[in-house]
Amino acid sequence: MKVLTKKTDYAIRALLMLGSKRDVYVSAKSISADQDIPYQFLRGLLQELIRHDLVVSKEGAQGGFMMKKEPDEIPIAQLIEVFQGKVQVSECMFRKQICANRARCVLRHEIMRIEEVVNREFDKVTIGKLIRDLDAANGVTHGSGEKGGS
Amino acid sequence: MKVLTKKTDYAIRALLMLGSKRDVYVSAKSISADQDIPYQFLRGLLQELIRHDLVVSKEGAQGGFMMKKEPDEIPIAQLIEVFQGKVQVSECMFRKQICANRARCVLRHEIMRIEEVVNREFDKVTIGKLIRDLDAANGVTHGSGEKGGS
DNA sequence: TATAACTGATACTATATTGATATCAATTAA
DNA sequence: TTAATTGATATCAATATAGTATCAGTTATA
Ligand code: FES
Ligand code: FES
Repeated sequence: MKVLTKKTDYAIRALLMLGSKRDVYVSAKSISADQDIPYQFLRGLLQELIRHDLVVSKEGAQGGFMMKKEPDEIPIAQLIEVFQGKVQVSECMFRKQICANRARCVLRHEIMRIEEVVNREFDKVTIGKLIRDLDAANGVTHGSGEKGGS
Repeated sequence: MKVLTKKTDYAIRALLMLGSKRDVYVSAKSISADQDIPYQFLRGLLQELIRHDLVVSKEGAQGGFMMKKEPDEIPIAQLIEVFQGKVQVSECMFRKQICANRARCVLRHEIMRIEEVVNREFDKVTIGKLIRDLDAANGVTHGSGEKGGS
């Protein structure tokens, strides 16, 4: 059971990049190259992020995409919701036996409890947190191999 | 995002029934009718449960299926694993940037932490627990409407 | 003003997964 | 003997996922 689809995965990685380079427009082309995400697929998903008010874009030469919200205000729970729909453990289990008195359905209750736990976890992890983790890891190990960028 | 597929859902409901009627063989036909599960689909899934040592069967007239393990020893985590594979949040996110030094990948670490939380929750809910919840609910409300069986 | 570098918007294709059905052989209680 | 049942496959349709292609519109800048 794979929780994150490629699309959500890619979106997180794209946002991680936009969140690192603030206040400049980053082109889909460069994100695609940098993060190894299929170009047109990325384009599509960026449009969805715009529609959901997470990023803004600028058309034309030197155009691109930029974060609209603070990275800390984007939990991956939201990205899952955008690309895969709200987390639901089961639509409605055990239909025939119990759904007559649905209000008291203990099974449903148990399932919903799990849903909350899962959602809470995905809410705790924000793009901002991931960026900081990433920076910290790079800073601490600051390792051998390639060091600075351009 | 739907966590449980129909197959897992059906399997839980089938096991709930087998767990309630201990020490008798219950036919696929009766489970199908009782739980409103497509007959052949159920047959297939019961075979999988046999292969995974969760139920046993008896062929021929008056044959059917019976629990092999204690209901309390079957967490729904195991059923998810059987029918949908082990829970994994993401195969390997953020590949290009960090997978060079995979051992220190903080992102992967975060993802794995969530995986553990999710698994722990699904481990806590066993078929046995669900049966008791169900019985308790029926006992407590013992309500208006249909009461006894045959 | 031409043009290259971009985004916006769709339409399309391929593949995998999910959900469901059909068939036939073998077994067994009655 | 036969009806009820499982064992084992094969097949199919619907949906979801992943990825590609195309064309129109926008904008910096040479
Ligand atoms: S499963 Fe539908 S209400 Fe309980
Ligand atoms: S994403 Fe692959 S190791 Fe971090």
